[in-house]
Amino acid sequence: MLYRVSVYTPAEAVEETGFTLDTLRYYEKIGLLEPVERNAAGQRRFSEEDVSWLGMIRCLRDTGMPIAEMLRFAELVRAGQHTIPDRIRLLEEHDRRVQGQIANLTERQSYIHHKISYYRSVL
Amino acid sequence: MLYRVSVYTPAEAVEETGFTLDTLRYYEKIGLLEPVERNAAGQRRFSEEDVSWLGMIRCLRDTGMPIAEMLRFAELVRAGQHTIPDRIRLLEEHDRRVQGQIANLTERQSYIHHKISYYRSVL
DNA sequence: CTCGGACCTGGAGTGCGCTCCATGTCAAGC
DNA sequence: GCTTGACATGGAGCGCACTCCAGGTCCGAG
Repeated sequence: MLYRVSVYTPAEAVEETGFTLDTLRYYEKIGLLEPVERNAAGQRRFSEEDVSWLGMIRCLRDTGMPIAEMLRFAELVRAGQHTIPDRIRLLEEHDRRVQGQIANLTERQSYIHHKISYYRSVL
Repeated sequence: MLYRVSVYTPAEAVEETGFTLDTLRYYEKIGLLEPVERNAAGQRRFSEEDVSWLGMIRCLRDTGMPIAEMLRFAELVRAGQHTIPDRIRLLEEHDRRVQGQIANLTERQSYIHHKISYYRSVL
């Protein structure tokens, strides 16, 4: 294995992305991932591009974007450069939601802090 | 309706807590809410205490606490004053998770910001 | 040559947290 | 007095995002 381009076996892709293999197959099945290259035996070989796209997916997923919207984003990406303004709009809107989540969480956290303080004061 | 203690009809409890009536019934059914008082006709009349407990539930739910853990918390509350140290521990641990969520969200958000910047730079 | 293990597929199953439904009772305003 | 609408119950169903399974292929190490 002297020269090796950046190609990942399923196990390596799992390692790299943190998704389970089942999830990767699921994402490919629903079209969140474009059909992944295969070796002669039909086994998947994930490209560097696949892995970096999965990084984006992880980010969106972990910030609560539903799959349906990730699919819309994937379609924009596939449709080509002219959809960049749309992609920006989509990400900006998502960003606002993330901002809202953070604000909400922060507010709730202060409620929790107050409750803890109250409990401490009762001891 | 001259003198009225703080008692809420189902519709008022919905208004006050933001939960749907189905959800309130569900919470009562699974024991997250203690059996709610009823009027002569068997209709629920939520007390001020119910509503404030639901405020706590909303806070925990909106910060991602699973129902099973809210149930544990509810049991501690019912068990009496001597469980206050346990309640504090539970809330503190949850607080750490919330902190983690905020940190994670903030980090992901910067990824999104970078992506947006990149897209803008390509235009 | 054999064995183990990584991988394949299609499809069924899971867990969470509700949400909806059919059917029935009750109450309050006109 | 009657209608309308809020509320009751038990239980089925749903949407999401996986997750698991049976049964099969293929390859490399020993």
